[in-house]
Amino acid sequence: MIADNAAQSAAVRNTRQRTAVSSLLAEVEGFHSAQDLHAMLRDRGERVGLTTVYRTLQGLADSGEIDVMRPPGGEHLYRRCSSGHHHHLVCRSCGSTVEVEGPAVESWADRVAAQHGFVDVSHTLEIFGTCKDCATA
Amino acid sequence: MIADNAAQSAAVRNTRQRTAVSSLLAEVEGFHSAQDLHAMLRDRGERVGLTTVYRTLQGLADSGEIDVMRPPGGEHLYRRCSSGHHHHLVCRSCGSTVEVEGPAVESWADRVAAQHGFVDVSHTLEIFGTCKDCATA
DNA sequence: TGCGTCTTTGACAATGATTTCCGCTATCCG
DNA sequence: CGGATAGCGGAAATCATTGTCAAAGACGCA
Repeated sequence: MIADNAAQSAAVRNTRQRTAVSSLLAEVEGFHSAQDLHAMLRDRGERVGLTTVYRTLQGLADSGEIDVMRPPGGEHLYRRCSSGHHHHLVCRSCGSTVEVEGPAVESWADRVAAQHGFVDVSHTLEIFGTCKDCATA
Repeated sequence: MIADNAAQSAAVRNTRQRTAVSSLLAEVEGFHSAQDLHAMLRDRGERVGLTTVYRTLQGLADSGEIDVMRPPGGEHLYRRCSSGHHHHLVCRSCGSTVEVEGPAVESWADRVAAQHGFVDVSHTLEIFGTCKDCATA
């Protein structure tokens, strides 16, 4: 039997697959689904399992390194975003996204939540519309 | 072969099932998943297919009569809300919801979208937190 | 540097909400 | 009232995501 070796610092290991996902996200623009990213990795010649892609993305999302969006349509979309909290303005037609910031909104959300006694507050905000190009086309 | 009878005004039909879903939503409080609502209808003795519940909810959501929320966790939640545009403050722990309004946020979203040339703008905003009761417990 | 252990991987199956299919029924209009 | 069709509904299909578990690689230590 193996005694629980408390000394083992269970840190995150630096693996080839994790690096691959991370660097891929650093290069691509816009949002991509997990399956998209998996396909891209395969095209690049990286052998990475789909399961691993999901796990890695979840980990990155948890640690705040990437953003997750749940558009109406079912798939989760992941994106490496500029640091700092912000939201997205998304075109319904062509899918292009613009990062927008609204400090006033952040503070409003926190204030409203606090008024109702809520703590540990987070929020999601997405703006959908039709961009100029798609509207004129 | 059936000739296309153009005279048939293909309007929405008023069916027992649609009425049942609608009136159920008028009575219950808070958000419920489609499957929840389906179970409630069966408890009431209404014989309504799960498929129909989904279809009806989608229709009601499209016509703006009910709100849809996509919480992290997978299920779509539906709710008959008070009239007017508003958002929700949701407790992560007990699921209780508070309707909140933020005119400033609405106008901010529209303004930002307009600045980027977006038209036909809508947005989703949800605030998550831990409510007072759950925090002290 | 070599070894042992433990994390991580990855192929496959399982899950579970939502959608599709298609024959049947009920509703609506004339 | 009667014919035509919108809507219903049960089951099967779909599909992204998660669980499982044996095998392989990474890291700390001697």
